[in-house]
Amino acid sequence: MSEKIRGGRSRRELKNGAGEVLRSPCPVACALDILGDRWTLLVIRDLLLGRSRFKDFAASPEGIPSNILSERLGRLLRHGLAEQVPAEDGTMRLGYRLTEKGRALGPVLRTLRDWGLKWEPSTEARMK
Amino acid sequence: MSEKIRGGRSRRELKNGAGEVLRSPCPVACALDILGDRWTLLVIRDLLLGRSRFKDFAASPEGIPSNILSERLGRLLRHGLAEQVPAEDGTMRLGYRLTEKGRALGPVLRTLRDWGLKWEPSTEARMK
DNA sequence: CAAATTACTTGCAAAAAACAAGTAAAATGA
DNA sequence: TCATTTTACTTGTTTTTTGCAAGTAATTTG
Repeated sequence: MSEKIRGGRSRRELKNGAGEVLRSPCPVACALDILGDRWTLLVIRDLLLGRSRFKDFAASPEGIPSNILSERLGRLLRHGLAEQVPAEDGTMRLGYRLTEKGRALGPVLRTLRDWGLKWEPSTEARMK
Repeated sequence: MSEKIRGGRSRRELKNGAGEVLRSPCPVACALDILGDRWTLLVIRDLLLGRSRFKDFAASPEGIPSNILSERLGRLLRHGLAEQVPAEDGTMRLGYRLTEKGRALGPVLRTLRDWGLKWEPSTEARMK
């Protein structure tokens, strides 16, 4: 249950909300264990824009591969950033929706967007 | 110089500041092309905390592998987020320092940190 | 000047991502 | 109603990235 680290001290092995081992107690490192890849924050961007269906995410201009999208949606569910809900169009299909924890990433997405707009040429925003 | 996309329309192939092809004109996608992995933002965190030497980044508790650190520092230089400067301790060694473009990621790191602190248990901040 | 430190590079195995194709359930249309 | 299409994935394969272990050359320290 405890692990030796350099010097002979021991520490409790830290876990995140999904029970995975953390690299460190740093909140940035912990956030990146969930969000740190080229696709996850784009799916969250789409969810913040009101998109909710697999096909909607797949239709975004970046062209996420379907197996990656599938894996990322599962990860968002596991970590409690999103949940599944019946689609609003009266069909039997399911959609995805951000939880409060997921919606709380709004400020992160907005600061990232603002940075991109200011510092990378030829980008343009569609998010408020 | 132009590329066919679905429907026969063509578009200019977009590039970022380092001349790499963009997945889309979205500023978030463009930012993630540079920052979207498990390590880059941790190096920027360390730079924002005032660390400047290879060994300082390598000593962070997350334990970044040295070849990954090397590659990421090169990427930060290529994209103009960091620059090399003589170390302040009078030795012949070089250190790294954020440029204005790199320092402009401060708000992104702070919102990420705040999200981690609020939503992931057992994390604690060392960044102001 | 010998030993240690620093800042990397190289080689390799494992994991993840990309690409292509397939599938089963649900929806649509004739 | 029943064949066709769409949706939401899964499976298999190739390519790329990651992580670890070691090595190395240029400093720096004792």
